[in-house]
Amino acid sequence: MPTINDIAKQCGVSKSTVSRVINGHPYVSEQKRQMILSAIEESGFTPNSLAVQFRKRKTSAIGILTPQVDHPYFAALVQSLSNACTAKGWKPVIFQTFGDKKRELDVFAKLKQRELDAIIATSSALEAPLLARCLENGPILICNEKYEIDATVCSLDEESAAYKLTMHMLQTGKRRLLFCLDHTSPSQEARYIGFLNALAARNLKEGGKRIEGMVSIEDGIRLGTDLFHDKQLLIDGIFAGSDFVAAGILHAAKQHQIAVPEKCAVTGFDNHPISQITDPPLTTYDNEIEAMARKTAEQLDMQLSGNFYVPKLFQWQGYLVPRHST
Amino acid sequence: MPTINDIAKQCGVSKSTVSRVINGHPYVSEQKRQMILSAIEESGFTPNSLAVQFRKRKTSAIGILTPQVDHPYFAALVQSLSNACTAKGWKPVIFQTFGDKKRELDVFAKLKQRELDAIIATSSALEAPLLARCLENGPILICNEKYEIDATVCSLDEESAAYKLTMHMLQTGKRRLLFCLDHTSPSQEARYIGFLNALAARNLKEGGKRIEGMVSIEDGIRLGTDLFHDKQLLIDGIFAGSDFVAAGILHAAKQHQIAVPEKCAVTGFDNHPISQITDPPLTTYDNEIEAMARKTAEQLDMQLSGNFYVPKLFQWQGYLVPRHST
DNA sequence: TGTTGACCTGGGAACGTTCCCATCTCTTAT
DNA sequence: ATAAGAGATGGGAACGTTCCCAGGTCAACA
Repeated sequence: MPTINDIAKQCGVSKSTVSRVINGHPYVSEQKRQMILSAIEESGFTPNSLAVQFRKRKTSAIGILTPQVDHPYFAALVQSLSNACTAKGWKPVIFQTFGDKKRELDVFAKLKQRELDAIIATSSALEAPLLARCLENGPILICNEKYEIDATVCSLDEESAAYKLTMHMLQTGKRRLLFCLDHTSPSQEARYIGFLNALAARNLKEGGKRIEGMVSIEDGIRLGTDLFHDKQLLIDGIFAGSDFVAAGILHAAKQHQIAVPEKCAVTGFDNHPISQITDPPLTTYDNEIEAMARKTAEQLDMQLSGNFYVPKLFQWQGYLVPRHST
Repeated sequence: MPTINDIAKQCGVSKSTVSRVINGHPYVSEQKRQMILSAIEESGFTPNSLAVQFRKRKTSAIGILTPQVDHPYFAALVQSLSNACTAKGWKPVIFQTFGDKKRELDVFAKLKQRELDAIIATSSALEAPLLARCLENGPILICNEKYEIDATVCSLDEESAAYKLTMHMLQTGKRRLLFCLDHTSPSQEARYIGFLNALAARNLKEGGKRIEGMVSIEDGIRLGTDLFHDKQLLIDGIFAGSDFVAAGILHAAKQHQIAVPEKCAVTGFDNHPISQITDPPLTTYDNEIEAMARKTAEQLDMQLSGNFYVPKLFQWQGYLVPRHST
């Protein structure tokens, strides 16, 4: 693999001149520019970007941190973020953490080690103080979660979203609700608070059961099978926390001939296409991923362009998508 | 940010000694080792990995190239590959190409530019000769597609898979089949050949309609709506090419009160969890992603460990998962 | 009394760029 | 005629590491 020096020798010029041509700097005679350009072309020379990044102290790479890509919500979010970054001229690179602190810290370390210019985290397994320490490594933006730290945060107002969804179920006369969450995190807890607030607003002290670790279709099926096994239902509404989990629950309901929403209502979350084709179609909540992703990229751009910049919290309201499962 | 030199000065030793400590080389007195270690700890020093990679000419990073992450099949594949690489001690990094040649070439260029030690491509938008040229950049393995190039290729025997699925439909008496494919690619074409072979084996010259660009649930819904609009069905079986497309089709069928499989059979592909909860449950094909991913990582490891290595083709058979949509 | 070799240490080149600075040659304005 | 400044070019330090080489000490062995 030839280097800039080889090109320089071949053309009988200094490496400075070659560098100027590569980087489009002025003050190179047209004749030499052409000669160098064709030498580059012919030899198939590509600058060693490790050397360039090392010397310039800049990579143009943005790390997108996500628990896992094989999760429809995060997949969609990562995709949107990825597109938004590309649109701004940054190079998105995706890292999966699987909720593992060590892997997450490894990625944050890349910031300190200058391998990434910035990181967009869609979630974090770290405690707030630890996360705050990571901020010292370099620019970190949060998209989708809400942490109380000194960073730009774009998130859904989960509390209000959950409040609206829950209230929607309560208004149809449901009283004994089950709340499912993924793995515990600030946003999931905010959801739970919204859920409880809605119950409280209706003076329902009881009826707020909660179950964790619900992620996939299979989880939904398992939960549904457990619940619907006994015809004497203990609950009459389920806040599923994700469309996939809800789809699994609906499937189990049908298997056990439980009428939805008559005997038990179900709500999803995310407004994923799957929510249109369940039976019955799923009431869900749209969280405006696209808008969040665009705003994140915009803020990222501002932050990295070096102008004066203050971290800020952006919140979206999203909206309820009522269908026939409630 | 302190450098190795700062640590050296602070401890009154040479940077060589510090480097030896960092890299765990022998021949450093225990006393100095401790002193250096605590100086590193205290100052929060981290080696600049750009400098390390540049100097060592090695990054330990493996690029995983995928059209898009927001696609259940690729998401699952990327996840498996990612895990398999981590298990072997490599650092997986995911890049999305969106089927765009330019973006794909950009990623392949990273190999030449030494930003990646190797690339695993799950698909490619490039023509074979161009792809073959990219092989000169460095180690590239293919997982999931089948290209006629001098590289390690792990793939499903798509032709035989499609043959089996199609034959399965034909055996239930279906005669007028529609074949859906994603975007055209070698593996999709191999599928189509398997499909045609099955028809030919039954002496069905006709009945091999084909439609492209079917990817998502929505695509399936649209197609199904078109097809089932007219009660006088022109076809009696659909080879959907993916479980998500099939799920959309099944939804449309229900909307139009088309009995599945009686009036029209439907088969999916990939054995994604969604195939269990459609109504009726979907006949599909399991393509053994895990096994493919593991083998790819194993071969990658062999290739990069520098031992004698010959590119090879590995093919999986996968297996039919019969359910009630056929 | 050497000789050998393990252990320890520092110096400095090298990796491939970028970019500052010095130098030189022309125009052009004064 | 002289000064000023734009255009063109090369030299070389610097970025932060790794790693080879040389050289030193010290114990063991012939």
